[in-house]
This record gives sequence, C-alpha cells and structure tokens, in this order.
Amino acid sequence: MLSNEFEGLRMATSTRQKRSGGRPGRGQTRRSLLDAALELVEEKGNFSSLSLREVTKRAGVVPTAFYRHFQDMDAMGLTLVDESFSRLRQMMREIRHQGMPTEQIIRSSVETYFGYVTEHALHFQFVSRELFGGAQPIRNAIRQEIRLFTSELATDLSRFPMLNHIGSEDLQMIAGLMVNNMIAGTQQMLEVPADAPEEQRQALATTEKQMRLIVLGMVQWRSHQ
Amino acid sequence: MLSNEFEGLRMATSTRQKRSGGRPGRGQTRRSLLDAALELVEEKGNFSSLSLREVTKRAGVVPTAFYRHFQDMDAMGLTLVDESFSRLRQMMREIRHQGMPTEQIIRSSVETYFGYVTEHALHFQFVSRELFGGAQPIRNAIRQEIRLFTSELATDLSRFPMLNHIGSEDLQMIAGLMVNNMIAGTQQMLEVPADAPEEQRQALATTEKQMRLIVLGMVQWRSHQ
DNA sequence: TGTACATCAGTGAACGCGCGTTCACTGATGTAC
DNA sequence: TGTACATCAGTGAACGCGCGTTCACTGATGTAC
Repeated sequence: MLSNEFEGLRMATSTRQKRSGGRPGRGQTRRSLLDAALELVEEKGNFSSLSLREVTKRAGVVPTAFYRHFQDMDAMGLTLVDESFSRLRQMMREIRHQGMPTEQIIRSSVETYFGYVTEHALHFQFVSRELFGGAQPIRNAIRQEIRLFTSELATDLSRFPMLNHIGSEDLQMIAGLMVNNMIAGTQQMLEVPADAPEEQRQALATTEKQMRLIVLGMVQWRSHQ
Repeated sequence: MLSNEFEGLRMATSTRQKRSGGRPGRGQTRRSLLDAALELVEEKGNFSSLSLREVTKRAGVVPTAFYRHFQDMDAMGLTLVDESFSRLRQMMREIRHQGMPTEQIIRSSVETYFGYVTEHALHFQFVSRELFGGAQPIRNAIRQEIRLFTSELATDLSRFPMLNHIGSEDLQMIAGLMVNNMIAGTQQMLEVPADAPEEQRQALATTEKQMRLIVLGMVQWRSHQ
C-alpha cells in the first residue's frame, strides 16, 4: 500500500535499527509518524478525527515522542499537504516537458496523472478528504495549492495558438473547470477498490472522455458568450 | 443563519414551551438536535468529529435525551443526508416543471440552484463536507443520492432532440461532468463568506460559464470520439 | 366530564476510557580537544 | 585515538477532562372507561 520510496525508507530503518541496537535512526520516527497517519486516514477515512495517541501507537512510539517532531496534529497535517503537492507539482513538470503531440496530450496527461494517483493513493486520499472536511488551516493550505495549480494550467492553455482569442479570465474559468473535473475524477478513482482493475479502467475512460468534451467546448468558446 | 422554515419551527417551539410549562413539544427536541448538529458543522467544519455531548449541549438537553431520537451519531448523520436530498429533489422537480425556454435553461437552473444552496447553506455544507470526509455509511448514502441524481439528469438530457445521436452511456458521462462541476461550484459558493455578495455573484457567473462551455462541447460530441 | 393508568420524553448520577499535554528521566550519538 | 561533555530523541508516570453509554427516576401527556 505504501509507495515504493516509503518502502525503501522503511527498509533503511530496520537496517539501521539492527546496527544501533533497536533505536531508530535520525529522522526515521518523523517519517513513521507521517506514514502512520496516512495509513490511519485510509482505514478510518478522516485525518481530522485521528488522535495524536492513535498515530503514535501505530508508529510504535510513545505519545510524547510526537512533540519532538510536530507542534500538534494540525502542523502534521500541513506537512502532509506540502508533501502531497510537491509530488504533484513535480509530476506536472514532467508531463509538461514531455512535449507530446497535441492530439494525444489529454489521453496521455490523464493516464499519467491517474497512474500517479494510484501510486500515491494514501497522499491523495488524505488531500481529497481534508479538502472539505478538514480543519480550517489545512483546508486553506489545500485550497491555495489548487488555486496555484489552476493558474499554472491557465498559463499552459494560453500558449496554444488556437486559444489566442480567449481572454485570460475565461482561461482561468476553463482551467478551473478542468481542475474541478480532475479532482472529481481523482475522488471517484480513489473510491474504487484497488483490486478492481476493470472499474478503475472504466473510471479513467470516463474522465478522459469528459476532458475531451471540455476541450471540444473550449475550442468553440468565444469570450463574449 | 438558519433557513426561514427552521426559524419558524423555533418560534413554534418557544410558544409551545410557554403553553406547557417549559417542556418542549413532541418532536421538537429531535428538530433541535438536528439543527444543533448543522450549526456545529458550520462552526467546526466536520460532522464526523462532533461529539454526541456537544450536540445535546447545543440543543439544550441532557446527553441521554439523544437516545430517545437516534441510535447514535451515524444514524443522525443519515437523517441529515436524507433531509438534504429530499429538499434538493423537490427543488429539481420544480425546475423541471417550469418548462423554460431552452436558451435560458442553464442560466435559470444554475441561478435557482445556487439560490437554493444559499438558502439551505447548513444542509449543503454538511453534505459537501461528509461526501469525502465522513464515516463510511454516511459517505455511501450521499454517493448513492448523487448517482441517482446524475441518472435523472441523463434521462432529462435524452429528451432533447439535438442530443438524439448520443448513446446512453455517453449521456451518463456528460451528466456526470455536469454534476461534478455543480458540486465543485457548490463547494466554492459555500466557501465564500455570506456577507460578500460580489464574490458570490462572481462564483455563480463562473459556474454558469462553465456549464455553458460543457453544453457547447456536448452538442459537438459524437459518440465514437 | 372525571378518574386511573400507561406511555413517553427528558433527567441526573455514575462508570470506565482514551484523550492532549506536562515533566523529569535515560541513554545513545556527535563534537571538542 | 581516547576522553569529557553537550545534544538530542524517545521514555513513562501522571494530570484533569470530555467522551459514550447504563440505569433508575420523574412528571407531563394521551387513552380507556
């Protein structure tokens, strides 16, 4: 369930523990706490109703150890938001620099993105559940990231010659529509059980079609509408 | 903050209390509990992290009185889901029976719907926060309602002659896109502070444009795409 | 209409439990000389 | 390389608190005759 790089860190931890007589290496407890929180979000569905004691118990440390790494649960949540989006930004940068042919850009982007979502399911589950149900500071942080993301997409759209006639406000509107639909698609994808590849394929195909329909509307769009 | 009809019930309650010596009328405590929960969701942002004792305290009854009306907090949440969607269904029925001219149908529907959302903000806030962050049974109930809603919309779409060439699976896909975007619009609308009418107008206008863009794409859509 | 009784909604004391946070502690690791 | 010391991450006991739930209760309302 954990992404490969987390598994890697896990293995490093246990090696280290053997070397140093049961004591985790520097920074390892912090990672275990974050991973424990993500696992519990997946199981219980909600970061904001996790308790500090639950998280430390899952991570295998005493409750007070938490305070060596985070001021409180909100601070930990903000760290998770940050982690999630820095990964997402990195992925988007890669997609942009692939320079793929225009006609395949949607299919390819949606597929790459959903692959990424599946691979980092725990982070995305956390984000999509806190986006509306979380504590105020966490909600705001996520909202801010999405705004940023939408603006970047609008800038990308403005580079297509065929969209030259669309004003920047309408480009924001269109980017917003695309992001809204990708978020909805993500949430639907995450609800599909991991062992139902046919349903996953179906959800992906639907989102892809929806994005193509948006593009159809976009090229027809005239700003005075 | 409460909708007008709730205010009405409140007033009825206090009249009754005067008449009968401080004891609330039949069924009034149940209503107060539901209203208390909605208020607390608005303030704290999250139904699933409300406690039974908080709710009863806000409603002005002793914690054990809760059990006269609901088995537990989950049961209460399901009641709130049911209330919210029965109101929504009723509104949609009204919109459908207005038989308005095709070219205005989007503007008018979006405006009517957002007016409804603003009027019943507490219920919609509850639903949008529990849709992803809530306990499993509540999430499932909401999801089921949305599925139903989407199917009804697909049926409505199939009645437009200009969409005759679109298969029923693609109509579902399009209805899904519309519903996704209306949900996102609702959530954005609910985040706008109630005393910022200009921002509200802006959010409404954006969602309206997005819906029109979807319609542009829809009439261009060919099922083989 | 008046009386006796059943029903019902809300009360208040009590329980054991997990919570967040404090504090002084331990002992391994890193640094200076 | 060896020794002395500071730093640091994790420990474990303790606190007061709000939690969900149980139970026996009260007294107003509705019903039967």
